[in-house]
Amino acid sequence: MRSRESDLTARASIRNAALALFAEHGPGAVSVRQIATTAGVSPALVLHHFGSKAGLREAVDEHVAGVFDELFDAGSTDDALPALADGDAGSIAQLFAEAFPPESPLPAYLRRLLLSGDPAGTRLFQSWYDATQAVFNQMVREGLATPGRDPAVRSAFALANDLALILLRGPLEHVLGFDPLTPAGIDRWAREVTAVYRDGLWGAAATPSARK
Amino acid sequence: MRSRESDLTARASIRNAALALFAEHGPGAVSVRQIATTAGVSPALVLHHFGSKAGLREAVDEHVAGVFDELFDAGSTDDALPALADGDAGSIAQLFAEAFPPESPLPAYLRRLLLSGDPAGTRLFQSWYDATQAVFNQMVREGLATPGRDPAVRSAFALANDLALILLRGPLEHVLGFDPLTPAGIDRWAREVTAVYRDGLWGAAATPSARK
DNA sequence: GTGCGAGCTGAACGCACGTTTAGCATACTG
DNA sequence: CAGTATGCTAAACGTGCGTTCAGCTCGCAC
Repeated sequence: MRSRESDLTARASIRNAALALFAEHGPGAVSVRQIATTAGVSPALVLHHFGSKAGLREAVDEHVAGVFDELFDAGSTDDALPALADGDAGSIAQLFAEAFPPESPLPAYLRRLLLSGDPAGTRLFQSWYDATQAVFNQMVREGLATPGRDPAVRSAFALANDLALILLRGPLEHVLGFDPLTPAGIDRWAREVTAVYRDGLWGAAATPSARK
Repeated sequence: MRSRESDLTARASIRNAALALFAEHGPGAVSVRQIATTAGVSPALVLHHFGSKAGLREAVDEHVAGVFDELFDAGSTDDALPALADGDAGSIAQLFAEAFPPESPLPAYLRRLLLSGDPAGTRLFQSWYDATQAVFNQMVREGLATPGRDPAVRSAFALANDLALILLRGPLEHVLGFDPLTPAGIDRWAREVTAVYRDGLWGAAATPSARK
């Protein structure tokens, strides 16, 4: 503890400490004193900057939402959607693995955001769902995909599968023996997902197109 | 509060109260006094029966693990695997939706178990992963499926997708407009999942086999 | 009917919590 | 050089925490 990351403002290092601790243990299980110690400041300074523990929580939420929005906006503009059918992009998990180092608290914070019923998490999920639907619709328009019998559920299924990799990162790492939320891990994961999305789960896996 | 569910032993109603509150807010954010009030007993009785708050947490973990094991054992014995290819069974989410009423705290507790890094959650996930792999292997042996290029990841992907429905139940309900973790909801969800697993995400959705 | 263990409570323990307050430096502003 | 805003700390506030303990009330064994 007592890090303070020296070149950051105290305000920022408090925010970072809170982000990491909230992500790991949940806001209810973390005390202002723990946050202060981790950030290398006095407990009073935390309240001085953020008013109250609830205020700090809000500030962290806003900060994280900003990071995610930025990440996702960048990810959805620089490449377009034809690459999607090859599984090269369009995956939130892929963006995460490339943008954040393995020890980043942000995946864990996303977990809390999505699963706590927090309105910020619901809003985030909704915006990702809308984006997923939009991509699907455009692919259908361009003849790259068919809408399926229940397009709303189909989009939700694709999004949920994508997020599952982030949510279940810990248990998956344990059973697979590698961390799927790293550039190397996500590659291996994505290759198989692409195969399933192309050919289904049951068939065509040992298809002649396999090169190895 | 002050329910006590009258015909349960005090011990059981304390356990139930703790289960519901832990699932909702996380053990760190719930006090012994809250649990006692919810269960309709005095705080001292909680400690009398379980020794400490940590002891109560362990007892709840064990209880839940027992319920899940029982559910899963029953689900994997009475039907066999050929139905799997039709998506009729083999889904943990489906077992959940049929076994637990919508207001059950168990899905939320599973969320915590899997995402908190708790060894009990890891163990549960491992056993489900092993079962998924076993089913896959048997299907391959019977010619119902092909192993894919990376069977370990393929099994993990299928399991993660299944669990995603439970984990993301709240946000999914919000965007879809229905609760996917009810018998009716899971039916609609499973129909689309079956289609994707059969034909992939991109194609064959408006296939001649569609009857509507 | 006396003794006793099990189930249970109310009051109290010390401790850590979130928050408030007074006051310390430092660095701009006039 | 005085005035003052900013960043920050030490100490203390009352509250609620997990836990302990003495003692109550049963129902059953002898």
